[in-house]
Amino acid sequence: MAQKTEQARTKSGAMQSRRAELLEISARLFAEQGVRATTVRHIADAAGILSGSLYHHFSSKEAIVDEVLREFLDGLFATYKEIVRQNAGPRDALERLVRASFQAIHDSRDQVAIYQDEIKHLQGIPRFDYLELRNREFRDMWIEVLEAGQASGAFRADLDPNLTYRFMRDTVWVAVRWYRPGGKVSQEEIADQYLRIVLDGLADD
Amino acid sequence: MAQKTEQARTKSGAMQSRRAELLEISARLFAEQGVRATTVRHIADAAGILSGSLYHHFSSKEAIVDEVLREFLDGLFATYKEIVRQNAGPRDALERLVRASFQAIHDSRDQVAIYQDEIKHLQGIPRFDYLELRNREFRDMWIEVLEAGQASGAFRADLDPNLTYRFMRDTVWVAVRWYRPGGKVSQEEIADQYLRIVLDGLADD
Amino acid sequence: MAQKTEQARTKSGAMQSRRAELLEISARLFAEQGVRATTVRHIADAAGILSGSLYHHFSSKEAIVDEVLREFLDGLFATYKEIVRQNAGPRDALERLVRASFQAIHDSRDQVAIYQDEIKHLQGIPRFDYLELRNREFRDMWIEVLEAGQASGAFRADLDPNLTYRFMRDTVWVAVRWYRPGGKVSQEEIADQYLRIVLDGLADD
Amino acid sequence: MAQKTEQARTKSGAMQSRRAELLEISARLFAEQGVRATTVRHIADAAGILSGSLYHHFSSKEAIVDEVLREFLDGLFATYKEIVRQNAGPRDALERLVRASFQAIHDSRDQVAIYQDEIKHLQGIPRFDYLELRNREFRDMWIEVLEAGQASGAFRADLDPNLTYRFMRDTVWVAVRWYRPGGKVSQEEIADQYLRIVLDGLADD
DNA sequence: TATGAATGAGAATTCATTCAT
DNA sequence: AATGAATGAATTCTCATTCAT
Repeated sequence: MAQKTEQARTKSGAMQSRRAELLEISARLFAEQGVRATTVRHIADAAGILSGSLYHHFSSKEAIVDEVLREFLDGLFATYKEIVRQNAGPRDALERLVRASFQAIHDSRDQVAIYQDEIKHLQGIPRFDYLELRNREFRDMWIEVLEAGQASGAFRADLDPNLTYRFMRDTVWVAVRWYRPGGKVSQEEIADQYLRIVLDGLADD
Repeated sequence: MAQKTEQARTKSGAMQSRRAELLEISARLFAEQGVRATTVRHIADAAGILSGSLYHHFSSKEAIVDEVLREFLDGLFATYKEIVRQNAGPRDALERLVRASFQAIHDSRDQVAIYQDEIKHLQGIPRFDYLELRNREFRDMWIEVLEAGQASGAFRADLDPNLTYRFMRDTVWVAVRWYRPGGKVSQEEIADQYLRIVLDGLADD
Repeated sequence: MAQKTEQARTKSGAMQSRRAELLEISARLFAEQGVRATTVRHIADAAGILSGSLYHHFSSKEAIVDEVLREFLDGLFATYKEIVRQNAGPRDALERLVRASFQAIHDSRDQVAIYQDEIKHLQGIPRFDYLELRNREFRDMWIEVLEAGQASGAFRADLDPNLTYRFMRDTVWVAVRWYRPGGKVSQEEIADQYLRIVLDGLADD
Repeated sequence: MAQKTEQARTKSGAMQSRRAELLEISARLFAEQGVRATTVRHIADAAGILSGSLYHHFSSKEAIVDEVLREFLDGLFATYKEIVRQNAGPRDALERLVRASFQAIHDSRDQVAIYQDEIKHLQGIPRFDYLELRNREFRDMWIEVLEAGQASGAFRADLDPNLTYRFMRDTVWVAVRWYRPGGKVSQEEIADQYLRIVLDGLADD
């Protein structure tokens, strides 16, 4: 969006914005129909060009997926890293990680959906090795927070941190399947309720 | 099951078992690689026949997916229905629904994985209308239990039942992505921890 | 039809009637959908058996077509031959050829339709060489009658017999496309009208 | 035709001519071997490209058949319409309809043959509904002429117009089966003889 | 940057036919 | 005579990619 203000200033600027536009279109289609089911012709049609012309911007369909995911994960990593760096205490940190994740679902629905739907099938392709790398980094940050919380007494000690991490991660990301921006429930409210359940439980005690 | 006794291994028994075998193979490949990425040749190769021969048993690839999912969902529906019918009180019912779901993940990993991965892309295909039907039935059962629990004071009243239902459903089913039968943590232990978090919360209070 | 009276007398009698039944079913399907579009499974389904079982009766699909056509053409040849043999004068002979043809359309609609639709694509297959043979025999008989009529002054002499033959032949046989037995117009009435048009034009008056 | 002038052989002209070329090749093969028996590979081979490349130009084999027939029928309709519009009297009109039809056989042999051979099997496919529509329009024009002729005394009144129409239509079109352009008998001579037979029979004399 | 024509590998599906039982 | 499972070749169609213009 931001780059559209300076859109046609220079040749490279124009190209940049065209790239960004094509990535956005691709991401939307990938999220809606799945990467495999989205043909380069779908993308080209949506962009108003012929499929062959896409190859002036990207070297392959895979490269488009790559760029979409890489950009998204780099941004998310920076966000998470900043939260952990601030070191605000385990409970606060956990809350912020959750809220940041729901924010990402809100801001980058397509990218989150693609990540969720495709990671299983992208694992093992060398080009996408960074997915597992990022995965590990994310996991380490969550577990760091969870273990710090168990050590400090903020979180119950009878839970396996690894299992709890998976629970948290899945709980949050899977919401992309039904969350609709602009719907009845805002992403902040969803985050609130999720945190209430996760931190305090369903049981009325 | 019944037809697997010696006496029943007659003509129709043999046919049944061949179909069942092919469905099992298909389910495994669909779960591993995705429906789209699994070609009928993959399935046929894994079954030791030629791809054309599959069409002696099933009318199309879609029909195989259909049969795999339909069988699974019918079984799950019966299980859920029985739990709700027993009317053991909201908290017990919720616990049993969760445990039954983890049991399904254990018993029918492939089917659950297929369901999770493909439902988004199967929605809207008339042949798979029953997916949404079952979805609604499942939701109604969960929400019935959750609302009964809020009414009886077993569950906190400050949570939106719909949101809570989604939370429960998603967190349970998404576990199929990483659960491995025969791994370090049994499905019963996972269910235990999940229930502890969900019912009592992460916070140490 | 006739053989159905003695249908199950002997084993070979039963087989004969089964063959006849299968030929009848095949002819109907071939006529309705075309030979190519009719699969052996269609035939088998219509006969209430499995497609493989057809091969106990016929060595191939082609053999079925062959038998259907050969039987029909042999019968028609005998009919034509008898008309020409009676030597009742050119105009009478022509009339009888036309009437016999409409009778054949009435009695053997399926066979006539198959012949009309498929002859073009069967020409050149050695097994069906007899089609061209019969064709030539039919043509020779018609032309014999036509030329006799021109010689005797019964028919106008300013028309090319070959062209006239084709005109007559086409005129008659193509009616199979729309003639429905039991419909408003009987095959005798159609023959009458056709003859009136054709003869009063052909006749030297 | 127009675009074949030098100036018009630009982009769209080239594309037009490529499409037209492929349609011509397809029509020839369809007419020779039947639509069903003509594979897209046959067409592609004859065009010197790979079969998949055909789909750059047409969305399916059916679409090719469609385009071939639609173009032909639209042209024929315009020709017939013009003849009827000129209102030259029934006998003249009939003569012109016959001559126009033989001209169509001469100019568009392949298309007429395809129409004759395939209409039976295309009826009922929604995409080809226009075939029946055109059929009705053609019939109405012929019958209009025939009835006007009976009313004016130009044609005998003792013949059923409907039956007579079928007679005319069938005898004319079926000639495509044996007419060879450049053969011994020109299409004008054939039309002459056909008209002599038909009219001197129809004429009220 | 874009077009338009083509490639080539592979997808699902069809179908006549075979054969052990 | 019939079944049921399979074959194997062919068919229509898809789609990422290339490349001359």
